[in-house]
Amino acid sequence: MKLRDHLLSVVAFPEEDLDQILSSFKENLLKKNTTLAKAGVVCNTLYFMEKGVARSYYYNAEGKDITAWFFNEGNFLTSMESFFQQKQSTYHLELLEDSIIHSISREDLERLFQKFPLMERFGRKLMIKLMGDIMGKLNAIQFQTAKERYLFMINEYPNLYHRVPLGHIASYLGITQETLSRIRAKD
Amino acid sequence: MKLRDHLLSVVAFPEEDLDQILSSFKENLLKKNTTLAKAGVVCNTLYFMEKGVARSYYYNAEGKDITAWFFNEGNFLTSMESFFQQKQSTYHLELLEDSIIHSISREDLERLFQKFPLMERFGRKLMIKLMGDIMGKLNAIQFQTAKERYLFMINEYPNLYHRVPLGHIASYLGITQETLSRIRAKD
DNA sequence: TTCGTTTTTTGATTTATATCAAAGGAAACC
DNA sequence: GGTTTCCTTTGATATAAATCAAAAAACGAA
Repeated sequence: MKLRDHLLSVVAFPEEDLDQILSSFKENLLKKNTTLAKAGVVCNTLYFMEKGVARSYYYNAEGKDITAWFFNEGNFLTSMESFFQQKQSTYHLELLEDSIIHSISREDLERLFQKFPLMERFGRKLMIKLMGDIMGKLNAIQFQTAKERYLFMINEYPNLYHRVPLGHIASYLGITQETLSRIRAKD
Repeated sequence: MKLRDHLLSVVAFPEEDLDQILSSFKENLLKKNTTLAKAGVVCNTLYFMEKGVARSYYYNAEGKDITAWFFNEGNFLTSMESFFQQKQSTYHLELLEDSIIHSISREDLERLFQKFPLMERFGRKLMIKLMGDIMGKLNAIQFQTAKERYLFMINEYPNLYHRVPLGHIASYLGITQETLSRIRAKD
């Protein structure tokens, strides 16, 4: 999905505003494995994924690589708490496929908020959507068995679960690779 | 914490705006066990808790009462996905103590968004804060042991964990009452 | 104060999932 | 195209926490 369509699907921006807003974004073709944000560093860029897949991840106390989130086409991505709250990122952010990405700096975004009141509304609505996603995952993880969590993941990312390594999905769901492999075997 | 102070701590509203905004809220003294939102019904009211404690909860597939969130002094509360996305609430919302509550309808809040651009900013920032809270809980639940989750809860709600029934805390943390009781016993 | 209800604790047993270990497949790189 | 590295599967065992059961403690209302 194109950025333009995504913006319009959330707030009915007038054409003029839209053109100016879009011109604040830069388009990039980026290779698989590109890092978009690093743990320990404040992330000052917001990305929009037109095409591709990404994930955020961190290393837990035992040094294990844990996937926190997946991002697919038609969504914004960034190290959320870092970008929005201007603190050091706890996550790395990397592309899992060659991708088409649009990016904007925090300063430019802040300028858009100042200039276009409708942008504030867009920002608020975007946050509401993100919150819905997070709550969905929380509900899935808090009280469901390993199998139910996997079904949740398939439902949440129907066009993604077969494109990314099983180990990433397992850690995203809070289960081990072996357990997920056994769940898949039983179908 | 008073509503006025809370608003100012997020956005520097001019006094005039602030007076008008505050006048859109109604203050109520409500008794313990009062229900503020019901599962299956769209929640059209946003509440601010000046004093007291509340929780949201639902009944899972086995009919067990599960606490989803606690709300304490100085915070907004509502059935989040219902209020913000205008869908049927999955949660009940009830007071655990006699409380001082300020409330505003969705329509009145929408009016404030139309009238005061700074309100949009407030709304966006409030969502960012909520998102931070949710992510924090998600991290705690996804990869931590029962004991670590309990310590997280104590840290998150330092003035609350001894005021509410142990069973509510256990379900909030995704563990059983018995397990939590044993964790507490080992101190 | 007492009786009934709700909440918390304690014990014995079961279970889902983790951990440890190693082999089999698939993908990537020279 | 062959070799190295990564990814997935399979098996055996260990463990944290759930479940089942019941007693003890705390709370609330008449």
